[in-house]
Amino acid sequence: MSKAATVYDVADRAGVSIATVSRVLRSPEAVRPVTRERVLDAVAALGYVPSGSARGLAERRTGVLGLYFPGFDAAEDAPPLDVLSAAARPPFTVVSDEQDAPHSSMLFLDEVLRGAELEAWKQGFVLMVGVGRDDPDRSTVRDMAGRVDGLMVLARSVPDAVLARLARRIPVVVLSGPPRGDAYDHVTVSNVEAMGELTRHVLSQVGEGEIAFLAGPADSPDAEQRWEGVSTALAAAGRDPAAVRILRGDFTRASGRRAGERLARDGVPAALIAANDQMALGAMDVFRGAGVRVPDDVLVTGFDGIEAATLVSPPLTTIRQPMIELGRAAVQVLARRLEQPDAPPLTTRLPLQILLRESSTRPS
Amino acid sequence: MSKAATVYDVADRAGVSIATVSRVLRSPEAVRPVTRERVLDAVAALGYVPSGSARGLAERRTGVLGLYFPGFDAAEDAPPLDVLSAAARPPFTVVSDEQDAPHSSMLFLDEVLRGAELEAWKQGFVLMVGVGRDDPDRSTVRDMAGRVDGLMVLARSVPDAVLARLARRIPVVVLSGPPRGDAYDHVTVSNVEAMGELTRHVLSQVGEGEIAFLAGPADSPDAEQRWEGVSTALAAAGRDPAAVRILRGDFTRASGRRAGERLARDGVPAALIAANDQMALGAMDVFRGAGVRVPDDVLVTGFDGIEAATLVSPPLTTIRQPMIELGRAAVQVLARRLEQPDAPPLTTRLPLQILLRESSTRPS
DNA sequence: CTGAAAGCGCTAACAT
DNA sequence: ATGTTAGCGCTTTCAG
Repeated sequence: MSKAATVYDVADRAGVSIATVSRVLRSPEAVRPVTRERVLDAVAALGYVPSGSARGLAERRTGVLGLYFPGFDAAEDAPPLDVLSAAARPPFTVVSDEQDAPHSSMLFLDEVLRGAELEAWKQGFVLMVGVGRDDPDRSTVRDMAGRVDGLMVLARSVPDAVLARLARRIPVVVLSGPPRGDAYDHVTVSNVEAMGELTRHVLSQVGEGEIAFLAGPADSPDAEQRWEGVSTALAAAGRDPAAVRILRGDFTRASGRRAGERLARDGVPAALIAANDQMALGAMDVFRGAGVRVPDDVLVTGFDGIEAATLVSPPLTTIRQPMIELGRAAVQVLARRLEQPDAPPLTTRLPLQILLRESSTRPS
Repeated sequence: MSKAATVYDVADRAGVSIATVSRVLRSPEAVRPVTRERVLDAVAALGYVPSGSARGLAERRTGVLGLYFPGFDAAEDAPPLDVLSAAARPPFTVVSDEQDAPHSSMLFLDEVLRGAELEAWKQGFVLMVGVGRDDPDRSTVRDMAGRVDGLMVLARSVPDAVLARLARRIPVVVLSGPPRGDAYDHVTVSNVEAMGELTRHVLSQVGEGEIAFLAGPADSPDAEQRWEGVSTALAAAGRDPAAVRILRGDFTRASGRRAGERLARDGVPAALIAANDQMALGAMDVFRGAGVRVPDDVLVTGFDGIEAATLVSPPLTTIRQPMIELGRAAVQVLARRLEQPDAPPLTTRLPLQILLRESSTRPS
């Protein structure tokens, strides 16, 4: 690791010019086999690895795609954690009374990332990831923008003004939010339609019974669309959406519990449609404790398709986001855009999977 | 997005030299306020974002850290997925008989990544991620090596020879594997000690009862260390480790089920210590079906601390990897190495959390 | 406090 | 088939 070898070093050692070294690396067939071997030997001997910066500068493209997520993570204010301090740490600690598990349960990032990385690889790119923080001076997303050929951002994770500015430099695709008539490419899912279908399913189960809605935060476009799906289906079935009992949550399990408590106290509806799985699970926690039976006394549905939804009893009916596909699609769209910078903006809508499980099926 | 503005454009517009533009961006206080304003105005007007490649080349550092994971993902052979094809896709599909859920359950990546990203940001870096694939020609990790200042790799995800070569160019830290006397920095966890402690706990519960071990794949150093923890504790308690009933699994839930079936058939031990949570859960699935009660008939423990372990009933005793901290620690170690290239190699050992839950507590 | 100029390591014409 | 050379966009002495 002394000081990294460069093309010049390799060229010297192989007794050729730097152009030849470059050729061996980029179009080997354009170089006579003997020369090629000599160069490759030198490369191996020196442990030469080309500088991405120099390549990027010369080629005017980096070969890197950026994926940017908002930082809905409490880890922000994590303690400084000084691992280098020599303070003796015990090899383990025993915990018998746990707090709320620190699981971020944001599988979202995990899966989208895997999809994006896979597809990026297939297309010959590598992936850079950033998580949003609001530091006035140092914006991660801007940091990234200068180093990548294209950027994928989760909807609403970047202020419009900033996004507009970055888009002047590199193509941007927006993930998973409603297209807002902007000039970006979008990859999104059919929230409204799928939630409508799920609502029709629930209606088919409860007949005239009451349907309550456990809503997400008011400022979430996702939450909004999910309600739109429900209300549209309700209206189509001749019900008045305005008459629906709506409990406002914030997508957390705790808020689901609070909603569950209110329902258990005020009287449970025939069905509870929640805007996400976590809240649905929270409500089910409470129901279980209060002796309210699911699905006998109340049907429950969620949204997202998190793993926990399959593990509770009864298993939770939900709508699964095709997260891996979202990531892959975003990369494909970005790659296309890189090739055709002037094609009209494209919105790709991925289908959702409605997973019908016990929690939403009236026992016969 | 016409063509990205450069320092020259900004300089022209502001009526200064490119050196001044550069200064405004890097050490604003070195520039007279009026000039600075003029430059910043130009920057804003042009939507200027500095090129990471050019910076990297000039500064001889990229400001990027790489995180590399092995690709134990079935997603590799995922279908081509052509999102751009205009084929009409339905907005949703209804699924009532699910296959095995496609959850990658690799929370590992997720959390380590979050930790690494957080710390990278704190230290002024951005993060690049790569997932290993074995393509003879195009190695992701080498792709990354040329673009980052330092590399974090998961133990055994990169062949020794390759790693050695990359390490000649940039510092490397190895995550979560046993240090092997190499020259890299390591960040790892106290597998052996924690598993030993857990074993002692189990011993305290079962007295003279039989303890069986549900092992992981033979080629996993983690699996190996976990067994080492168990066998050492057993030996210390006067038992012969060689006499332990060992069932070999491969870390999957399915393999846990198979082991559970074998045990249910041949007779269950007083306690089953599994090398990871998934297998423990698989065994518990079977036990439940077979009428074998946990913890009444058999105690069960896992390893990893995945979320599902808290959701089953009874909740599964397990050992939680400090994954976020692993990521953070890796970045810290890397940052230190960047500052002190010649410091001796460092191995940091992070403590584990033993989570005692119902599955391992003899009912009184 | 500001400008001129020399690289940083590589690619891609253009020559030979 | 190989070498020469002119950038790519930025940072950073070194002068002024």
